[in-house]
This record gives sequence, structure tokens and C-alpha cells, in this order.
Amino acid sequence: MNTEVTIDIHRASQLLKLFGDPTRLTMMKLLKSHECCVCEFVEIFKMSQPAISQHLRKLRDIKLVKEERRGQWIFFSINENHEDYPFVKSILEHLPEQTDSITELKTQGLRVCCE
Amino acid sequence: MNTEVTIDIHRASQLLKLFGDPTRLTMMKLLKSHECCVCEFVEIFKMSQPAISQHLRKLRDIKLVKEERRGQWIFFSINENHEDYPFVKSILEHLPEQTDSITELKTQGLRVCCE
DNA sequence: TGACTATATAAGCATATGCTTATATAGTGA
DNA sequence: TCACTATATAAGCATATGCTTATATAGTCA
Repeated sequence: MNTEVTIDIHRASQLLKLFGDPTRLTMMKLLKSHECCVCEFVEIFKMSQPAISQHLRKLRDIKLVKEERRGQWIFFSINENHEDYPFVKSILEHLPEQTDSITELKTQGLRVCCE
Repeated sequence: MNTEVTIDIHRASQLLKLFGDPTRLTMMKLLKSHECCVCEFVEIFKMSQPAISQHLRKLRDIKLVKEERRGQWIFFSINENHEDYPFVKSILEHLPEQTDSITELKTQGLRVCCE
């Protein structure tokens, strides 16, 4: 019936549990199109740095996101090689773009650019 | 870019939070193809009747499932008219079929049939 | 090196969650 | 009506979750 690869239902529920938090879900949607670092999320979500860091850790623990240090900053991005990325992608595609928050960051001169 | 209707990210996270429990996620997958009543779920999940009832209530509270009494039994089914059903459907389509548990119910003579 | 910025981690705490047991409600059928 | 089955609800409890504050780690730059 379904040509798509299916995902084990327990693993699926673990992923969905992480996506069940509005902050993490928005993070994932943002990261799908934009690399971001912690301090940017702090601005976007108006949330403390440890809170942001802990959300990202949960996403990183199951390898949904990867990190890369550049100078002072650690940039987070979606791990497109994750075994369940097709599943993740199909969920994120139903969500509205979050480009506004990135645009606002830029307007405020808070978008971290590290070349 | 995307011709699909998008879902508000907060509402999405509420749905996904409910789907973040393996029992409820499996229930939803089962209900997508089979009407079931509480006592069947009790058998399938080897879980107490109140526990099952409470999971179903959460799904019913946000109208993801509907119920219909037939005699002694109350049959639950997916609410395909839910505003977010396309989103729900796309998630469930990634999950493996759960027909085995229904087959097993039938084998044990525990499948409730109410015509 | 020392001050600064970015990030991670630990501990604590209030609230949420998912079960349990006990009990209430509602339909069936003798 | 009464015993029975199916389901719902309430209260209690152990654990999980998501924040907080305090502190540690690591890089930058004067």
C-alpha cells in the first residue's frame, strides 16, 4: 500500500514526544531552513540560555540536530542523515514557515553571522 | 512552495504531545483502520481499563476520535472531519500497520462485533 | 594573562503525566 | 428487579518535564 519506509512505532512516539513541546517544534522548523546558535534562540524565544540549551540537548541526544563550533558560537542544524529524517521532514512540512523570527533577528542586528 | 494547508505550530505541538505516548500513538494507528472499543484495547495493550479509558479521553477531548455507543459497548473511531486530520493522517501513514493485534484478538475470540 | 562572551551542566522545584485502586454510571438479560 | 458487563471518573502517588539559579567550560581579544 505504502511505498514509504515506515518507522518503528516506539521510536516514532519518542520523536513525537520531543516534538510535543512548542519550543522544540519551532526550533526544528527553524533549523530546517536556517542554522542557528543558542544565543539566537534565546532572543527568538525570549527564554533563558540554560532552558534553550537543555531543549537543544534533547534534540541532539537523539541526533535530530547536529552542532558545529565556529569560533565562540556553536551552530545547530538539522541532521538530514538521521534514519527517521523522512518522517521528521514530513511533519515539519505541515508547519508554517518561521522566517519572520529570523528576519526580526536581522533587523535587530542580532543574527549571528560567522563566515 | 507548499500547497498543503499548514497547521498552527502550537496546535501542532499539542497534537504531537498526545502522539508522544506509544499507547496513544498505537491506538490512533489502530483506529485509522479499525473501530475499537475499550475492552479490546484493554486486551491489546494488556493495560487496565481505567488507563485505557483515560488515554481515549485525551484523544476525544481534542476531538481526534469520536465515540458511538452500541448496546453495552462504546466504539471509538478516528474523526476524519477533524480540522487537522490531514496532518494526523500523514503522520499515521508513516507507521507500520497494526493489523496483527486485531488478528490476534479475533483468534482469541475477543474481537467485539456488534451488528 | 585576564576580562569577556557563548555555551553546558548541575541541582532544585513546581507542575504535568500516567498509572493505580475505588467507585459511579449505564446498558443487558434472566 | 437484580446480577452482570462495559465504561467513566475521582483521588492518590511515583516519576517525568521544563523551568530556575548557580556554576563550570571554552573560545576571543586586548
